[in-house]
Amino acid sequence: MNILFMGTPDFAETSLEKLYNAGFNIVGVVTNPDKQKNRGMKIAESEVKKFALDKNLKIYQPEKVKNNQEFIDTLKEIKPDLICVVAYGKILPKEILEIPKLGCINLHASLLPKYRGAAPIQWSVLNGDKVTGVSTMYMSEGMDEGDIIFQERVEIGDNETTGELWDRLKEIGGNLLLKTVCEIEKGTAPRTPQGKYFTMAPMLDKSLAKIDFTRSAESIKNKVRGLNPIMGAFAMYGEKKIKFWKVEALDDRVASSILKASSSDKEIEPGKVILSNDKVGLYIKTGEGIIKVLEIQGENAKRMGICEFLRGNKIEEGKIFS
RNA sequence: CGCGGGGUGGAGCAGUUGGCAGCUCGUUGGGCUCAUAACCCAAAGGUCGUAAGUUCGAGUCUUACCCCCGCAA
Repeated sequence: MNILFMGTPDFAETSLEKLYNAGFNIVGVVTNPDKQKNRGMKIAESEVKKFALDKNLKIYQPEKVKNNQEFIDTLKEIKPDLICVVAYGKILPKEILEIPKLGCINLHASLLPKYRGAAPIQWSVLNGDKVTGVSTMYMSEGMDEGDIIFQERVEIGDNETTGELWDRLKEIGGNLLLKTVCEIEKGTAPRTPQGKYFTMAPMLDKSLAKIDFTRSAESIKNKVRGLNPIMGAFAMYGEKKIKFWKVEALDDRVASSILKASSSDKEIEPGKVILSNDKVGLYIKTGEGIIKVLEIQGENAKRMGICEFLRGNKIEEGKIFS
């Protein structure tokens, strides 16, 4: 079977690799154009492109796919039996969806119809979900609205970060995609329309990254792990922007007994530093409960464990994070 | 030529107008015997990123180079 693969980041690369290793004929790889990025604005190739170069696969990098007649004509000449799309980053127009005789399929990192959109993994962690999953579907013109082929549930660990879940889902998702392609080849792939009720997982906005200490310790923990390692949740300590990479949520009773904090003082402001030293770490009051900071990053610095950080950067007890 | 920060004992950092290389932690040895987030005493451990320059004297000022990092995309 001739497969055209479309995808860009490492999440897609894993799927491509699995299809390639399974012996499918990859007739072409479509990925986003190389972009200038990082320090010095160096040109970076996508993970999918790197793999394709390594395996000598034919690479296509159109700026846009919509109303791009030249690209559409190229695809028609290739005559793929199936197009597999994983995290490509562009919406495919009808003209392209109609090209392959077996259709276009997509791997999406959620249990559709939940979390349609660009950032399903991030939102599942941010929302503190216990379970998420991966889905394969036949693509339609709408955003992640196509008929579902297969789904697989995946449990989310209490302290799992977006990055960790991402890495697990790309493996599980890649295997599901492989299974899907095999079933399609045999003509035994199921097809189930999505229900009416769906939720969206839009791209993350930077304004999300600010920590609101009036929220509960649990919700702050979810924000921190949900944004790790995408952008990192931050708070201000005086003029300095401090990023939090890993925190633990303690409920008030546990915290106060551990900290010997005076239980009579119930009006501690959210954001106040309760305890800070390089032996036991950093504890901050929240709207509900206390967070224990485990991994942190100062301005212009790299991430480090809390004890290391506190040795050289003084965080004073009683000061407020905002 | 995107913007910016930085290289100082093992770790994280300070080092003012150039004038004896410091802090916290760790490590090692000893003491004390549960104040445990232990404590007390002592010791080891540095060509201050590299090269050149200015100077009586450079961690500090000048120039070049190497390396690391953050932001933004």
